[in-house]
Amino acid sequence: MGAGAASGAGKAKRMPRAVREQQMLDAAVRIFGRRGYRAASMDEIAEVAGVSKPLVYLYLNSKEELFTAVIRREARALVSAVRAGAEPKAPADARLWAGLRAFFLHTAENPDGWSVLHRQARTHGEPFAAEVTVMREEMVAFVTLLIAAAAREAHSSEPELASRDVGGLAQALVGAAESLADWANATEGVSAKEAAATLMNFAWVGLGKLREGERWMPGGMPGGMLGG
Amino acid sequence: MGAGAASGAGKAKRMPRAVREQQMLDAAVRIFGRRGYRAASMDEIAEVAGVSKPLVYLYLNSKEELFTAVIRREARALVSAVRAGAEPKAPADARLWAGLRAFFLHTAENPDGWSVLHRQARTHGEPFAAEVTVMREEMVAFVTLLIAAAAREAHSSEPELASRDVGGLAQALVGAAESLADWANATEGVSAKEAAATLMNFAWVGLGKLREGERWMPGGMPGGMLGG
Amino acid sequence: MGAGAASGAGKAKRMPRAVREQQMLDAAVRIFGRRGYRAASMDEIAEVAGVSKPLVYLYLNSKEELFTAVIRREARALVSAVRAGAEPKAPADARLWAGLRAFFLHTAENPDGWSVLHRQARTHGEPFAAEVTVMREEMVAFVTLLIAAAAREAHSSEPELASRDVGGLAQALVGAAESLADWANATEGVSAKEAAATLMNFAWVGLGKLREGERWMPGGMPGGMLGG
Amino acid sequence: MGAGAASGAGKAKRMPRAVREQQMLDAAVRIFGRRGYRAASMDEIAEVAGVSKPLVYLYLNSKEELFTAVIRREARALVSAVRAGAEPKAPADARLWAGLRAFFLHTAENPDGWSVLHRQARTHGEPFAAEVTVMREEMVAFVTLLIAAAAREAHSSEPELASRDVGGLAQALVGAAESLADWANATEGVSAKEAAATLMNFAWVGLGKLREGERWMPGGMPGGMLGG
DNA sequence: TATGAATGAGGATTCATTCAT
DNA sequence: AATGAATGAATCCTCATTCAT
Repeated sequence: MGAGAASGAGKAKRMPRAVREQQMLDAAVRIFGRRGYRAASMDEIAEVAGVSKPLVYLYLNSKEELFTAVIRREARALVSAVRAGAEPKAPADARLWAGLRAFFLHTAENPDGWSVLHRQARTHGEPFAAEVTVMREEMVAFVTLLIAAAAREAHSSEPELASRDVGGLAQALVGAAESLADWANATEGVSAKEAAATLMNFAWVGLGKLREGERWMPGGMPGGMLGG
Repeated sequence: MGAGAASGAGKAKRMPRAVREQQMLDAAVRIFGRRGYRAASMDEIAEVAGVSKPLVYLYLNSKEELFTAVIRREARALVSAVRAGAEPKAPADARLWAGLRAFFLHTAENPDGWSVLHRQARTHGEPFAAEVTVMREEMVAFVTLLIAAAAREAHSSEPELASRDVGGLAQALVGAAESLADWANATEGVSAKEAAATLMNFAWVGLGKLREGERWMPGGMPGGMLGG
Repeated sequence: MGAGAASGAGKAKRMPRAVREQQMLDAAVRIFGRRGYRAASMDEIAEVAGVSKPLVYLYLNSKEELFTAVIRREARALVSAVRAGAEPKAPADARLWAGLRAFFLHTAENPDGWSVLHRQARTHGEPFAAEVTVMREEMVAFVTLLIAAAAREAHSSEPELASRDVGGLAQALVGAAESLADWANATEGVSAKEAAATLMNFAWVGLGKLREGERWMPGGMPGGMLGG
Repeated sequence: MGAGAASGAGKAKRMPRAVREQQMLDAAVRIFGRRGYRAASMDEIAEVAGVSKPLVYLYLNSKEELFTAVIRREARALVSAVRAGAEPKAPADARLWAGLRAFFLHTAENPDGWSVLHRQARTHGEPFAAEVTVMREEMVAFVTLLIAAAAREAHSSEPELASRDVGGLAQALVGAAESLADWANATEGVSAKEAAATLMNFAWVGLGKLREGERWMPGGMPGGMLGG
């Protein structure tokens, strides 16, 4: 009780607000992530946090605000993780690779937080979905940026990819990443690195060819793009 | 109101069980899709269905069974739609294209059903998630099959894609499709066809190159794959 | 389907009212006896009776009336059984013995009916308890009569048992019989005859001595009645 | 309303859990005893207890547990009352007499509790019946013990009563007592003491004679046991 | 004679939230 | 800084009962 903050789930009483708040958010992430917003009960959250219910209300006001706080904290953590991986001066492909690795690693290490962001928050009405949308747009913007950077680095003579195409591609990439994160979390023996590699290969190679002007078209060129 | 049965959404009483059941499922898809499993109330479902609550219980037994019935009906409908698009004898790329188009069309036309399948069912515990997993695996299998078929049709001399790669790719593709479906649903002015095209381009081109042996590797070939 | 009434649980349609009614009462005895009045559902009764619910209402009007009808039928059956055993001209002890035997036999053979009379009917409010009270009073009266008859037959010179005493004794006897019926029903290997013998021994012997003027008194005669 | 805490059944708020719990149990005994398990509503119990329904659930968890708690409390109270009356060193007849008096007094003073134990608990399925069976067996054991003690005290030379006989007798006695308790409760002007005396006379005298070897037998000794 | 379709009313249980200390 | 005591408002589900045929 002298110097040093208590950490862990001990039954320490009378600790500073900031610490208590984090304990509550930790508990909330866990419960919300596992049970979902509606099924999570303030009772259980308070119990897991090791405090009384009124204290949760004193600090976080309501279930809705608590959930929002959780979403924000987790979103910030994920975005930070992804950003932290990418050195600003590295080439675009290296940055994408680093970002993907960080993404899969973070989601694998924080399954409850990932569940809150990817499943729960988007599943329950407007106050929350918006919160995640903001984060997702940051992600999409990040990827869009990298695609553009890649194009610049290639200083190719081919026409730019239309910005609408870029938007769709970024969406698809982020969606694929999200889906793979779930898959990696659920599938025994699929590591974050493998998931990242799978996606990177797929994305980068396809992206390159697209830039070279190849397209698939209904009716297709005979022999198709698969032909040798 | 003389002769002739009322048809349409009117307040007709006393209709055969099968009909009433579909009305209930329609209402349930809507409410579950918009509110989520927990937040949806049997009261509201009954009201929207235009019947009393006891009748809902008489026919569908419990909230859980009702939700399961909804999931099954919607899953079946989606799978059928996707399958219906693809002529069995067409080349693999045409079949994938048709499947994607059907997928985006169906999800766009049945946003509530899509929400139930993609968001709600997977968000709430084991009885339901499993139900969707079955469907999703059907989808992944379908895509995996097409990738393999594409390879065969190309009768190229290059080595087969490793089956692990194929698994990851199929996952990524399905995930990207799911994500794009949400995006198309939420974004004004993005049609199902465009979404399908974006993904098809991305997927098919990348796939072709992958089969040709191109890979992205950490550390990368200088100049990257984007270079001309 | 030709001549002869269908009996048993078959699915015969269109049978005379009297028969259908008995089927319903049979089902009702069973369900009421096992579940209790409140827990028994008209649904289950109708199902066990092999008819639709509206028919039960058509014939028996309401749950309350149905239960009353059941009580009456079972009460009548039990009283008849007890009376049937006792030849009017036999000596009092023989008649009591015969009555007891019949009682224990009937309750053993109709556990559901006995449950309805002894447990369920008396447990649920006034309309029903009264119904059983009538029957019980008949029983008590029967026993009272026998005690009196026994006294007459003994044409002893000792003073009559006070009528209040007789009342209490009859109550005690009937109560003991009821209790033993439950015990015999619940205890593996205790036959109706044994139960009857136990009670008869106990009752008749005690009765005899009481008539002879022996009494137990607080403070007791030293050595007590047990002394040799 | 000035200084001083309100005591009694007033609408005092905020009292310690233990107190509130007893109030709830008091209310529950009353409602369960009068209406029966199924017909009793948690709403009414809460109202009679002077609290809100959620508080009842907070403290007693469910209707089932509440009923069980009630049964246990009442059973314990009855057994204690019966035991308290009997001085361990007194002769067997005095102990039986004291026990009977206490029994009839307690049941007369707690008709709702007695109803719960004797009627309601035994009428509704297994979780509850078992609870009472335990208590009843304690009673039977108590009586059995006294019969045996009586035999010892008499140190007579006659053969012991067979243990099976003793079992049946104890059952009959307890059953008779239960039945008389109902009768005394229902009949204006029958006091606990009178009920006890009636039974004591009947039981003790009969018991004595039985020990002396008298028996009633089918076919009987001519003239019967009633004869002088 | 017989039933498929339908409901009003009520009951157990849970939950987010607030007082009073 | 922290909590034991307490509740209004839903929510799921069941049941006795009735129409219309």
